[in-house]
Amino acid sequence: MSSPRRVDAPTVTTSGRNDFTAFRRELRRVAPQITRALPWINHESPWAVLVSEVMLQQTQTARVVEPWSRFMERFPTPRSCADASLADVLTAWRGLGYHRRAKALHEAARVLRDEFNGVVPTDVAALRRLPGVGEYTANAVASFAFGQPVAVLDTNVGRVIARALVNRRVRPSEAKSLAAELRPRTNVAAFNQAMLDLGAQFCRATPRCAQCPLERHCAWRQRGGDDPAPLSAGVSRPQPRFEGSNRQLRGRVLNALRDGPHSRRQLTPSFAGVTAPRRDEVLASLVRDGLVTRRAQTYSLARE
DNA sequence: AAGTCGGGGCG
DNA sequence: CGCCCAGACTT
Repeated sequence: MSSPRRVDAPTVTTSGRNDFTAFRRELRRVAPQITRALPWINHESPWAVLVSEVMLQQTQTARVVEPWSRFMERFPTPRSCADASLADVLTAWRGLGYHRRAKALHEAARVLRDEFNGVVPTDVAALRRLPGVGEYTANAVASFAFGQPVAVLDTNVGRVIARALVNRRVRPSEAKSLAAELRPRTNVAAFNQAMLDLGAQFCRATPRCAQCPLERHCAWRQRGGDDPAPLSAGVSRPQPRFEGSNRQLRGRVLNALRDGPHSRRQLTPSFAGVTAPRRDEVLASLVRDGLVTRRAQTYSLARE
C-alpha cells in the first residue's frame, strides 16, 4: 500500500518564479473545492455563454446571475435577440448598466443571424468580428463554449499571474504570454474557470490569503514584498467616481425610459441639481450612442 | 495612452 | 465614504 503523494509541497523556486507545472497541478487539484455554482458554467448553449461573458464585462458575478436568467428566458437564441428591437433588449438589460454593451450584444446577434447562419462561431478570429467581443471575451467563449485550447486573461487571471506566478508587476504583453505558458494541454476550460474562481474568491484585489488553498504555492505569499497586482497586466484601471457622474445621469434616464417615452420635462427628476447644458449633453450622448431616440420633445428607448 | 461607460456591495 | 468589478471601444 503506497502512501499518498505529497501534493501540497511549495512550488515556489528560489528564483521567486513559480514552477508553472506544479502550480497547474495544484490548481487543478483544488479546483473542485473552489468552483462556484454559476448557471452558465458548462452550459450547452454557446449563445448562453456569450451572453454571460458580455454581461460579466466589468461587472461582478453576483450581479449577473439574475439578469442573465431573465435575458436567456426572453432571448434563448441569437435569432430571438436579433429579431427583437433594441428597446426590448435594453429593457431585458435592466440592472446591469454599461448599456452600450446591450446595444453591442444586440448587434452581435444580428451579425450572427445575418452572417453566421444564427450560430456562434467556434474560433477566436470569428468571435472577434462580433461587436462588443474583445480579446478576453473571444477567448472566454472559445474556451468555455467550445473547449478551444486558449487562455483567458481578465482582471482575476492578471492578479493570479502577478502574485502567485512571478511576484512582480507585469505588462499586458507579458501577462498574455505568461497566461499562454501556464495554459494546460487538456481540460483548458476547466482550468480557465479555476483561475477565475481563484481570483474572484481568494486572489481578490484585497487578497484573502488566509483562506486561499494555494497560499503555499504563491510566489508573493512565500517571498513577501509589496502586492504586485495593482496596475498589473493592464486589465484593471482606477475609475472616476460614479456619484455625480454622467454615467449616473445616463442610468437614471434609461431607467425612466424603460417605463415608456418621456418628455424633457418629465425627465426633470432624473436631472435634479444639474444645469441645463449638462442635461442636454447627457441626453445628446445617449442619442449619439444610439440608445435613445428623440422625436420633437419626446425621448424613447431606441427601437432600431 | 487616456476617456468613457452603471451601479451596488463591502470593508 | 472609497474601492472594486470575468472589458471594449473611441479619441
